[in-house]
Amino acid sequence: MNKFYITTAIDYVNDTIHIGHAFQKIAADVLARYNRILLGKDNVFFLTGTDEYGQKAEKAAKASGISPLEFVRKIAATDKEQQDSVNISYDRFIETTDEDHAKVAQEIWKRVDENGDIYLGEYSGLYCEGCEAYCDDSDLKNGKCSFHPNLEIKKITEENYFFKWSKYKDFLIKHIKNNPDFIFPQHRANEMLEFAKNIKDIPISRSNFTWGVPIPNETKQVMYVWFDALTNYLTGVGFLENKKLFEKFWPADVHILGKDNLRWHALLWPAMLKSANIKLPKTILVNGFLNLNGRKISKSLGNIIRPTDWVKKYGADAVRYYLLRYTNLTNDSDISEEKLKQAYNADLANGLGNLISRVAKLCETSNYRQMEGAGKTSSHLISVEEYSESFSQYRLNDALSFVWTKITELDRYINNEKPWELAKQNSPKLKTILSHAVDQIQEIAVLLEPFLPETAEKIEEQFKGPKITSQNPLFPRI
RNA sequence: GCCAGGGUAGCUCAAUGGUGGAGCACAGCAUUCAUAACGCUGCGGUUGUGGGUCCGAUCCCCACCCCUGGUACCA
Repeated sequence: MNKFYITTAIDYVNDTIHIGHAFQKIAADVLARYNRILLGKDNVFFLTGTDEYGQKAEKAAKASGISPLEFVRKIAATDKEQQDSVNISYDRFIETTDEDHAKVAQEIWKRVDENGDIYLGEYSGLYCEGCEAYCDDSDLKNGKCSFHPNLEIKKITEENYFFKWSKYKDFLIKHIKNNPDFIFPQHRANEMLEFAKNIKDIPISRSNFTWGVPIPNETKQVMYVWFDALTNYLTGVGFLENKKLFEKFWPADVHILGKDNLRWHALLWPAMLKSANIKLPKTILVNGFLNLNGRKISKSLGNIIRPTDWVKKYGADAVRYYLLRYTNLTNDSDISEEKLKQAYNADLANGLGNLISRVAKLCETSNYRQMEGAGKTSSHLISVEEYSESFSQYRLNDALSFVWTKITELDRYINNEKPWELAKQNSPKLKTILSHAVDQIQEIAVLLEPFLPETAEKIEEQFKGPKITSQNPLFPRI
């Protein structure tokens, strides 16, 4: 494999993204940056963005008295600002209202239709506007939707277009079983296999609102949001408008998404692609959710933290570090600002930052000159076994642990060799000790590049030689 | 209810059928090149409960309790 195409979930624009969404974007960003080092910048494409159609967006726009387009674009801009604050290095930030996107969604609709997988049917049921979906009897409590008990359930009969999802049931089950890497982690695949047994056709059009992608040769209905949203992964790499780009990067190597979106990505999306005769993505990587101080992060609990809230106080790299070091990507994890501070002081200030300071100072006062070494290349360094093994299992916390053992080892080495005493004695050994230390720091910097891009760059700049000077602390203690 | 994963030190998490490990936090020692930082030492646990198999169980088996996730809205 000599290219890497990674996508994140595109976030729905009913509200600006919070720290939990950022967790996923940061993980994706680390994978993208890691692969850029391995494969070269031009061979990686990283897509993220926003999902902007649908009834909820339409209603929210009405409530704030502006047009849907104006509304969703406004929220999307704030999402982008949040992502930028933690240095998400996307190659494209797609919005589903972008001009090229509707064409792609329509093209997929056409292909699926031509393949005989779309039919007009009647759907009748109890509709919840909060869910934008029909409710099963099992969802109801006292005649109301259990998720939106303050909304009225409406009995609706509508004529909808249906997708023959059930036709792909056997194909999907077989594909999941034959491709153990298709859904990661494994237990999520088991969930999907359970669900797949009961796949029924689903309505993929809506007639009770108009804020959606128009359906080809149809004026009364618009596309169901998931049908158009999923196709963003094709639009993002130029499905219709840039054949060369598309052929280079499709199929996607990793779709990372929250566990709530799994079904659509693991079962609906592959069925759509199969129907349209397009290759399937390689891996669906499912991330867990973050809890804050043991509680769900939610608007109604009023405990929403946005990336910028913490970035302002601790810096982007500290937020990135904490979120990836002390969580498990594929499980739910609990985070708190208190623990972020602890990690900041213990690992970034006392650990990494202090090590950089002491080595820089030693080099400066002893007038050490770093030789232009025929050093190892970044892609070589980053292929060190423990580190790359962690990446292949998506254990980003372990990859960071590995880097920190290197930091501890170098601290210990310096304590043992006592270069400050060698300096006083004018010992010729000093040069060797410092040379090793600087080598190690350069190595550490490369390993940090995917995780702490700003910090890694500063370290590389400071230690590139030939003269190495003392600088302000990278992470002042808090 | 059903399905899946888990319960190990105050916290985060490793490990193994043969006298329980790491990091953080805390305490002491030592030290000054460094951000009152680094290093060393120590404190800290009947490995959820009860039973079983075994010479021996934290690990395997059974039952139970608790937590998390999934069970056609949702990062």
